Amino acid sequence: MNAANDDAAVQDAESLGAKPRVRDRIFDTACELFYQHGIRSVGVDAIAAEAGTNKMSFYRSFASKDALVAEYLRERQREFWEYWDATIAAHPGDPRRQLESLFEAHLVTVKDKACRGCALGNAAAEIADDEDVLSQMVRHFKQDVRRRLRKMAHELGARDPEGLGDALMLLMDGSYFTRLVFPGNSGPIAALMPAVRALIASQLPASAARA
Amino acid sequence: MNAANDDAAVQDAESLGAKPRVRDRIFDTACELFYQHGIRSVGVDAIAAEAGTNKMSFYRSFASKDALVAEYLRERQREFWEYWDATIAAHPGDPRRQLESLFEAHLVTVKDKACRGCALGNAAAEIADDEDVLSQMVRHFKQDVRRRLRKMAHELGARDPEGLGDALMLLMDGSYFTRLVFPGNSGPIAALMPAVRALIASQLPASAARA
DNA sequence: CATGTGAGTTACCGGTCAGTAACGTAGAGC
DNA sequence: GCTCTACGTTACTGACCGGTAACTCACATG
Repeated sequence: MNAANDDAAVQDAESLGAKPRVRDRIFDTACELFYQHGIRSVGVDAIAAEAGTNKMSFYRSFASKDALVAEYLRERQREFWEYWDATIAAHPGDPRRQLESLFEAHLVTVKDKACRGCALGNAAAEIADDEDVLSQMVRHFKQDVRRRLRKMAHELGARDPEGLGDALMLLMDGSYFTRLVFPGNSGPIAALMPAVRALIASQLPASAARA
Repeated sequence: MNAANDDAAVQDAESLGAKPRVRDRIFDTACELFYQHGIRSVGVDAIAAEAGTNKMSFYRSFASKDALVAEYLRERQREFWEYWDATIAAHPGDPRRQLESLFEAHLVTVKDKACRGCALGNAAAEIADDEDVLSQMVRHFKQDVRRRLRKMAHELGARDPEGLGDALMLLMDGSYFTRLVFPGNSGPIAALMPAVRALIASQLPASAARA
């Protein structure tokens, strides 16, 4: 039937400007529900109902629930790198500022009332099958995060760039994880920025330690 | 050994103090399966079969799956504090050594091939309902961890004990979380101990910073 | 007007899962 | 021998969930 927009090429909708309204509604509400209640807890019936439609219209837009989940994770990933790149671009040539404002932006999102941790990481905790396609997607994402943090630590001139990048990643994922349990900004994330600064300072020559 | 039948409401099979072998087998295999594959992914049929029995014997020993899950989380909690207290007790009056060996022990468990992160935290990611009894159990557990880390940072004489305790908790939970995705010790947990030491050092007077 | 398309509606299939009923049986202690 | 307890076995219910079939309607475009 409509095999044209199954996986890769979704050109018809975008090039024509005539957007399928139902598909977008379904996708948006699915992202919301998946993030808020977890992937396995949300059935396609619930998604369709919340989007004001029904299951058949769902399956006209998505090949399967798994396909929707994959698209959900891809979207969250896209948003993540979008805000990451924007934050980095605001301080060109200043890796220290880049790192600090990156974590400041991260702190803002993680303090948000609606934040429920890292969508990708939570999915990995839910799936718990390393061979699964979704788990591999999460793994590649986290590997990218790690690579880029290490790269920034290198540009910063850290004594041990890999170590600093990894340590910063521990802080980032730790703030995501604790956020699942501690409401709002009442949890250990209050200590995020001082810890980031202390770790950075400990990796720079004493002359450059305080900025 | 398992003297604690007092807490849960397991009235069906009257707890006369005799030790039912089947119950222990079921509980052990359930702990294993829950931790390895997640709580929601493991059905009571699978637990019973893996334990070499069947569903009816399961329900003679446990009131419900939720009751079993609660007991599973309680057990993991107990083990956690057991190894925590043992590690602390090995260095009485030396909070710095206590903290370092605590994190070294944590690193050993988290590097293990069979480690799949924090059982309690993973459960929170799976449940995703803050009002749930199990979520509250996890929250209380994490609050205890936070409290004790802060207390140790206080005993250490840190300039900002709350901040140091929280930062250490971010590292700990970050190592749990990244461990879900990076196999073995190939992930950012490699940077755990240097980060712990750097954070501690940054909170002590310069004279005591290097030990 | 004819036709194609996106979308709503109802009903259904097959599978899984938590939980229960009823019955059977081996052994231990009296 | 008798009974009590622990455990095994089969079969079942009810709910939920992913996915499909078949039909209908609104509407836009030619």
